[in-house]
Amino acid sequence: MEYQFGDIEKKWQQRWTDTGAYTVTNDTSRPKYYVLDMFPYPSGAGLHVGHPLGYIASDIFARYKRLKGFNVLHPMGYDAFGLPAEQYAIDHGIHPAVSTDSNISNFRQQLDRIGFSFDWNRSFRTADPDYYKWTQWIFLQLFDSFYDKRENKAAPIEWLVRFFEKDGNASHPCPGDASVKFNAVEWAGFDHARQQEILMYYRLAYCGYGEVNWCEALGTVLANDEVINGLSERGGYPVVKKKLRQWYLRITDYADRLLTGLETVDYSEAMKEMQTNWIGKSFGAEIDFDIVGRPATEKLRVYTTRPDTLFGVDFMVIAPEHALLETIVSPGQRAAVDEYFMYVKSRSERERMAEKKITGCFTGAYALHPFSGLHIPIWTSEYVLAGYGTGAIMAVPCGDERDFKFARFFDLPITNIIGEHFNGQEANPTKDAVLQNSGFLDGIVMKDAILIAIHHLEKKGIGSRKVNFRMRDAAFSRQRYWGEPFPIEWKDGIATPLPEDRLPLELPHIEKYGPGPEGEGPLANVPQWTARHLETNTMPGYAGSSWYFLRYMDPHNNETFCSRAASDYWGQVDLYIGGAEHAVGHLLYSRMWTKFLYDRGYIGHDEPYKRLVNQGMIQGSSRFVYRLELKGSGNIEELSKATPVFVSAGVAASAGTAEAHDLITIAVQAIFGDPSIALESFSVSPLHVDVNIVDGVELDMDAFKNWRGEYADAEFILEEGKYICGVEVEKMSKRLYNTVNPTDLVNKYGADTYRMYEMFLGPVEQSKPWDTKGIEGVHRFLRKLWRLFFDETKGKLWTDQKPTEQEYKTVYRTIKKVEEATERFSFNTGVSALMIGVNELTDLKTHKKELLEKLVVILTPYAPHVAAELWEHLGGAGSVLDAPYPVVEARYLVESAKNYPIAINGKTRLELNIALDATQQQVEAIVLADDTVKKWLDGNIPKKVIYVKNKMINVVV
RNA sequence: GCGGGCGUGGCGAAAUUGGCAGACGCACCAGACUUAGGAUCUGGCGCCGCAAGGCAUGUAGGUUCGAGUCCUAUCGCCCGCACCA
Repeated sequence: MEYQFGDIEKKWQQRWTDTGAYTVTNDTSRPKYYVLDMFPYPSGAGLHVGHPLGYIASDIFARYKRLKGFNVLHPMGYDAFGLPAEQYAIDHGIHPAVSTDSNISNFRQQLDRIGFSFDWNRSFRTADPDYYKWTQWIFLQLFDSFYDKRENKAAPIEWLVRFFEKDGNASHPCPGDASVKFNAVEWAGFDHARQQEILMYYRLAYCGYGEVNWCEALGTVLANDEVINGLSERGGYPVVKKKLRQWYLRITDYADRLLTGLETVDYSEAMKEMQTNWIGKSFGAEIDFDIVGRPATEKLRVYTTRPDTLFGVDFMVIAPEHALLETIVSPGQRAAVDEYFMYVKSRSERERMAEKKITGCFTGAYALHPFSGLHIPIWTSEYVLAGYGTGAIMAVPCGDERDFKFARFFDLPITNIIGEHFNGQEANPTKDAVLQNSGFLDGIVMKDAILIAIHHLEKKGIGSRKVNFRMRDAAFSRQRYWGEPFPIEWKDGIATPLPEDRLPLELPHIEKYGPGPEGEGPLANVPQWTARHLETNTMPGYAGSSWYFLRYMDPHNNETFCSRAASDYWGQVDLYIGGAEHAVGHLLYSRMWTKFLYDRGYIGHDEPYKRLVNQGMIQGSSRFVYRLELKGSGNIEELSKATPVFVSAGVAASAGTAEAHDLITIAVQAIFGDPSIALESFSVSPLHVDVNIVDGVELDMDAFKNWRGEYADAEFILEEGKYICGVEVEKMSKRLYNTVNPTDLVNKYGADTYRMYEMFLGPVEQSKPWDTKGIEGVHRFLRKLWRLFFDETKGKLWTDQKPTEQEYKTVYRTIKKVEEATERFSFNTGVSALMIGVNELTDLKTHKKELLEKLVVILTPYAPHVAAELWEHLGGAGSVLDAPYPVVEARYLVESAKNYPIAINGKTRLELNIALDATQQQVEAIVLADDTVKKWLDGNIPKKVIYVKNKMINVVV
């Protein structure tokens, strides 16, 4: 009986579907485990071998936990809304609903072949009205909430209204506009519109005008994390700053908790670092400077992390967009400032980032130093960003590189406050220098001077300690069609939430999804939409993915997004697997939504993911062929155009040498059947060739001729009888012909082999180029395993005989190794351990049922189909999917005695047989009594004997 | 520039706390069975050496009886951020 993986896998996939083997119930009597993959946006390109890597790892872990007795939630769904889906639809002229549909069914078919244990009953798409009903609902909760800074949590906006009615906003300063201040009487006097306007400044989901990242090519606004180096993440189109009415999430209110929450979760250091940097918390001070000749109410407020350098300020710089610029600019500088402002506006974000020129303009105004009384010139420059801090800085050229360069460029004097730490050639940002020329801070180490300076500023009432964040509120609207509609009606210019019973507000089906008449979203073209004054923006791609992990817990609930009972049972995602590219987008947003839902009492935990594993990227290993371009006599150019000639990589590499010239001359003469051809010169141009017609590096020449019509008559110049291809590691992409389709591999080797090989490649977290070559080894392993059970002619091999001690030992050691490897997520060593175990059992010619049963169970997470088949043959009880994980009998794991290497000062070759349970004293006695050891010691008294369990014994003299 | 990670055979990689470096697999070599083999099995396979032995974890130091693992410097690669005051 042979290993017929095709039949076996078909049979078991069918049976598991029929019996609902992967259906999960909220059975609260059992311990839970939640394994989640980042759900995919199903692109039109289909799967390549890189995609399932994380799914296979999570599937192995989910199956493993199930064998260990956990009630495992392991769902899968689709992130179906968003820019990429719409862009794909536009590019292909298909409605996004249709293209998403077909992409998903494609995707699903490919996934199913690999044999995942997803509970598809719990599946959904973010574009399902049943799902986005609750996305809209959560949005309304955000809209209906403010962040209570005193309680440090979100609370209903209703409460805020009551505070206002009682005390005005003194205890709840306005986060949107700090200048908005009112008392209870004033609040009562505001009309409805003004009250709503003020509340909008507080809401966690709010609408306002702001500078946004506008992408003309995509026709929409993008969030900060969707813009990379001034270009859109999606498509790489230019992005410009633009003022627009926009919805935002007030994620900045959660900045601190998003930071501290990182201490409670198990993410990689890199991941935490990225999020920490994105949040960008810094400690410093805000300082108000009087402006010479201006009223005392008009102060220039700057933010600095280094108030200790207050006496090193030589000039001030304000952002060109700074509100004060207009009022302070002197008549003499007016023209120059206006010109500079025009220049700044003319530069795109991208140019600004790419060039980093030093530019700026003096405003003609001066600030007054609060302690020294000096007049400090105020400049404006694009290197100061309007969006960070106060949009104005005090420049300390001796300590800050940018200020220093600016001072040098414009020939401004530089005050040295750090003595010899400043060499006049470059700024020194040290905090360890002792301050000089610094008034009351003279003689104090900078580090200590920070607090002292703040203290003085506070005493004088011109400054205060200030924490700043780099993170901005998240733009939450898109001027596009394919997203969740906002459940918002505009009544007399006031955003009014739809009542809950009118959710979901369904996205209307439209055929044309171009922008609206005023540059609004395509929904502005829908008459029934605009007649109701509904919001024409839609939500961004990350809306639906910010809470989907909760919906899996209770996917069919019509009453609520997820019952509290369900979320309390399943709780945090125990293991979350996905790409690192979501570090600052999805992960931050979903963490914020979780904290918000927690604040409002809808769920009982405030971090969504307990442990996060980022799978590495599988790169493509591209193959190249080298086409000859010839120059010389006898029509050679035309001939080589008609008959493409390819040279092997080694020949191509030697191009330019005389040998290559001779070799190619002879070859070309033979190919074209004309010995008189004289070759003048030649060049080789590399072309990507489909990796699937290359075996390792050796080209399948017949397959190549069939690959494309134009190569049907191709001729080859070989090396050692083979055509060798060039190799380069690149991104895996259809365009580069380096994609490998998992379905092809499953057809050829079976899903079990494919799964194991994908894991065997290396650590899940690691990026690596794909190489199909080694898959044979894993396939051989499964066949070898099969032969422990069946002989081709004799049939079944297993017996009910009692295993020997040696056999037990082998199997238990294997179980232990596989278990430990699986537990610590090292699936490549897990596969290795299984291979070693099978090799050993083959060597022992073991066919004992008791042992084979155990082997099958530990194999199940890795190769579920073959495990199920073998389990059935063995007559194992129930489904192998729920078989109890074998318990290792400890006595088989250790040997009673062992040959220990004995070393003197680390130098060793002698081995001594010592009982494993020997005490330290007994070991010493045995070692020191040994004749060879005595000889080695040569009369020296040993200082100590180091006994390392299971390793080696070292005698130190 | 700043931050994080990583350097081990021809290749992918192992090496729980410092304890016999290179497990396992690929590729390669030799042999067996075969009409044949791109099937299967056996053996070999870091480098130098016939051998005994010596040298080997990017490079140079250090700590230690003992370092791939810890420390310092340096070189190289990958990832993230990039005028954030």
